[in-house]
Amino acid sequence: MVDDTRKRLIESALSLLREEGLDAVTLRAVGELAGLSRMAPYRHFTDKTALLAALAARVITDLSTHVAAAVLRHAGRQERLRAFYGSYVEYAVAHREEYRLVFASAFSAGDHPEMEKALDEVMTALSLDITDHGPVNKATMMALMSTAHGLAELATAGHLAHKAISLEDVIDIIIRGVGRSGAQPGATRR
Amino acid sequence: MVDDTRKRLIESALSLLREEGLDAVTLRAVGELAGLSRMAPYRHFTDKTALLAALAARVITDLSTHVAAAVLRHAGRQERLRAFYGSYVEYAVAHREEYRLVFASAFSAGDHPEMEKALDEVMTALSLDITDHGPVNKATMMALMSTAHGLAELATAGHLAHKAISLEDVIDIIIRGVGRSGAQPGATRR
DNA sequence: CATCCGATGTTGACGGCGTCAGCAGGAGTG
DNA sequence: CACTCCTGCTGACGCCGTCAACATCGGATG
Repeated sequence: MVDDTRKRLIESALSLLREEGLDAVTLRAVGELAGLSRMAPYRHFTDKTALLAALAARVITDLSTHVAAAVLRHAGRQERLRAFYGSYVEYAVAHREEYRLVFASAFSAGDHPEMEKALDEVMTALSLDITDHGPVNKATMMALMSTAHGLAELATAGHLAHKAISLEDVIDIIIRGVGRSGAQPGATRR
Repeated sequence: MVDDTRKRLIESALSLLREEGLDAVTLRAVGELAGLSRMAPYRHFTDKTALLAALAARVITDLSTHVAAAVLRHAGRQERLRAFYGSYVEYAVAHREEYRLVFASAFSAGDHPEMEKALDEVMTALSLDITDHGPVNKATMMALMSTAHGLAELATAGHLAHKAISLEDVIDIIIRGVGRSGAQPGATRR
């Protein structure tokens, strides 16, 4: 393979991230876990941030795969939206460290095209899945991404569990619209 | 004042954060900017994370003040919601580094009660402001916070400006509900 | 008043990090 | 064979968070 070592480095970084957290993802550790020396990563990434961006791109496609599968298991816009939010948050909570990495380094960096590209692909792919009637418009897509992301952060931080708030209720409110005065969660379900 | 030095340290950290970014906020620099030695912060904070949590709490109350003022300048639920989102994002974009700090270190830590307390106060205060009819329920409050946060992150990352998407459109979509099929942003405004 | 003590502040040292330099081998090309 | 990239290595530097040990000083206590 052309970039075999590069991929191995990313996998090493990912496993460090999963098993020991973001702080454990040090260039030296990544290099050595991949069976090389420290400094080896510099032959494949200009920077530590470049490695993290590549890692983030990987995680983004993972997340996207997970969410797309969940969405396509349902029919109808409302059900697909629920599946979108639910599976998105589910992934974020299950892969806390990875998710945090993505939207810490990754969200912020407009200077890492690899990741930018991954994000764009995810968004258009998801928007195609959610409706069968062609892609939603860009502003709606942004609304979807931002609300899902905000929800995921709240959930991974434990702010929902901590206050005994039902994720499904919050999702319903978001789908039905925060502005609906007197919106009563749970009125349409369970 | 009882904890004069402590406050001075937080202010030093804040000005470093604003002027040179998060990476410049090092304990050593904070101490020396406050006119003390490195290590001085350790007499007032157990940890670097403790200092950051205190700093985050400060920023949170700042943000809350800004948003509350904007919200109270309007009447009616829809207008107040728009003001809420708009001013929230405005603050986040204008104080990028601070906002990022808050919701990187701060959102994640359930172990820093000072910050947790600040967050709770903000949420209840804002929920009181948004409706005159008493506080909104907890799930709705969470929906508000999470969507505002997600929107703020998207905006600070430049994903809106980069794609020439109108913030107001996205806000409208969120308020009216992402699930409204065929929702056409801009239909109700401009 | 003399003494003690806790709070505050200081310098020294350590290990770990990202990264810059410089060097070594090995594959492909003339 | 000589040359040149590409990949990899070790050494060194400066910065960081933090642990220890020591200094100062103001107030409580006898």
